[in-house]
Amino acid sequence: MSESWPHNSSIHAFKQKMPFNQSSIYRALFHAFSSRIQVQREDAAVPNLEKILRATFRLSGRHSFEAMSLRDLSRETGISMGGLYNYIGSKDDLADMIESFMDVHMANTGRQFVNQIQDPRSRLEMSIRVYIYMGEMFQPWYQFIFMETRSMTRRQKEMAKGMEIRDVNMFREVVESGQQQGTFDPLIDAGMVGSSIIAMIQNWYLKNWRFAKEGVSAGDYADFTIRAVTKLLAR
Amino acid sequence: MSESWPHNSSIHAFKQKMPFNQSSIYRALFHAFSSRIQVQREDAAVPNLEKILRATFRLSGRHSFEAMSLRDLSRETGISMGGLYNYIGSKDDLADMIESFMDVHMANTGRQFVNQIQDPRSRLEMSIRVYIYMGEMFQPWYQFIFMETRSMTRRQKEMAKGMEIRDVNMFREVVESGQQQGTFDPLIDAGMVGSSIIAMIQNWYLKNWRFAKEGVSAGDYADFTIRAVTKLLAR
DNA sequence: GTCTATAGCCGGATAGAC
DNA sequence: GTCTATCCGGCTATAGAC
Repeated sequence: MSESWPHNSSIHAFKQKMPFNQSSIYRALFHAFSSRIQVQREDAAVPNLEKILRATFRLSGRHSFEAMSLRDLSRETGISMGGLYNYIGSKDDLADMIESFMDVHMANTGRQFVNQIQDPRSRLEMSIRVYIYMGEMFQPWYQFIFMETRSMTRRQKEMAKGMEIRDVNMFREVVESGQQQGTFDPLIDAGMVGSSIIAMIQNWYLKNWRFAKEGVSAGDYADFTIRAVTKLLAR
Repeated sequence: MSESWPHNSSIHAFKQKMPFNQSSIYRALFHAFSSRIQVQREDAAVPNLEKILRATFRLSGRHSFEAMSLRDLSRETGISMGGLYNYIGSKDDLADMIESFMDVHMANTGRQFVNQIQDPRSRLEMSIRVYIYMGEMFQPWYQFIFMETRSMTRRQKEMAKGMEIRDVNMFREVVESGQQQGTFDPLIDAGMVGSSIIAMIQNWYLKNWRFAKEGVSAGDYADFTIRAVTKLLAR
């Protein structure tokens, strides 16, 4: 299943360049929202925030965020009901922290990996790889956004749609620039390509149960996706 | 956006060959589950079943099935709480009716369209088209299965996974038969192709809000998907 | 900074009148 | 076949002790 790809785009190299990882992301989250959080001592707040977020992902995955009760969350984290409210303003606010963090910090981080690449083909390939690797590293976060935002407030729904449209457009623009430059087939609809790439990326973090069973790694999946897109865009 | 395809595979031709449509499906549902439903008079039961199912799709879409209350459902249908229980055994049972109907009746219906086609390329193309057209016709049903089964009972979750695996394998087998026959590139992983086709089909019924905004029809989408898969499998 | 106790509301389900 | 009335347990959120 494995194929060769440039050494510096392996998932290990990628992880080392990230400003935060699956664990340290909770410290970044704390600093991003410390004004909203009542507990100010970092050494007390960060481990509890991590417990709360991890349990939220676990319980939302088993049920749904809406159907997850704060009693469940209290039991799962070992933090009392009253204690939880020192970290979150309300149940709604908990969802908002997750979504807002994705919208601002996660998205900016992803962009840094591709912004300096000019060549459309390299930029397209690296973008696909980075999105899939981020989906691998932060799978619960992405799945949460995909599955839960539809039942949130109007504002939160719009934020999620905005993120998706921004991503589709990013891919559409890379494809268009490659078409203008003569690298890609100009007869293929760039918007449809962008939309399909997003579908493939979402498929990776939504169907990880199937890929794990079949022994398909994030690298394998990125290779396959890049190959399919390359063939589709070949002149 | 539109391209040419065989006349008999237009969505209109497809709809005429279906044994039920968006409206008459509720009659089929009633007959499939009349042993579980207390109300036996068809002329009373079918319109109420339709009200109940349509409202369930609407409310589950706005929130989630788990978070939808039977009080909401009662208000939305105009049927009292007590009245609802003459049609469903429990809230769980309502979800089970939807899922079981999809598992047996809907899946068999789809299969009839492709079973007589032997040539791998034609069979692959028709399968993609039929799945996308069914996703178009019964969008709320498919979206319900995709979004809600994860929070159901173990049995119901397994049923949903089984449906998905069956679909992926169907596509994998068509691709493999084309590879053995020498029509398709034998170096492409057939399982990954199957999985990606399912992702594209699900993308159609999950992201209809975006495609509607961009004026992409089910026919357009099927054409694009078939073209992408054809290019990927070309030798 | 963390806990227990409680307020006040809403959930699924059923009994029994009509 | 459809309704109203009701049981009782679980829900979010807060008050106030430590």
